[in-house]
Amino acid sequence: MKSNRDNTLCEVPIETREGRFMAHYSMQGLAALCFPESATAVSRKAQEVPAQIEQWHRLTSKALMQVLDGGKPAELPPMDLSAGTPFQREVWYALRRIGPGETRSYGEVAQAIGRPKALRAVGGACGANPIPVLIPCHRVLAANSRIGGFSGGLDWKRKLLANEGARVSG
DNA sequence: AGTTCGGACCGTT
DNA sequence: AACGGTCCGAACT
Repeated sequence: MKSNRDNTLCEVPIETREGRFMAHYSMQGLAALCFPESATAVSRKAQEVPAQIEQWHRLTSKALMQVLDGGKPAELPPMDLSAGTPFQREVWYALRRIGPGETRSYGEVAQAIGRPKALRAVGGACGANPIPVLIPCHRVLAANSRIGGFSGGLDWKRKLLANEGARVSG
């Protein structure tokens, strides 16, 4: 995958009804959000969390729950997307304008950022999205309104879309 | 209706 | 130079 320089300051778990997510923070904000992994279900001891990050984490947790409930987050934490390329950041920013229950195709996203022919690269950028769910890459489907792919596993993509009442062909 | 195939296109490694 | 979370049309079943 991406072996980017890990600028993570600390990792803080989020317990949800869908399992335990893990949020990674840097000095700049939320840098990554990881789906629950059954393998790494070891409980780690509470670590010292800077007050600033604790505040961000409250926003992250709340926003995550809201999206899992099919709603729109009231407020998002600051995000550190410095690991991405300019192109990827453009795509990620465009994804944030897709509301719950809405979907776009990879081609439509490509068009939205002014590169109608870069639809394939958009798929790559979605796969490199470090903050799934909050940056809703799951709302991007294939052109025929079919499911398309998902780095976190298609089960998650289907579940997230179903929670939002989005329609997927198939 | 559904499926496979081939080429075209673009960013990343 | 090769690989993807693609797309489209054509040619099938």
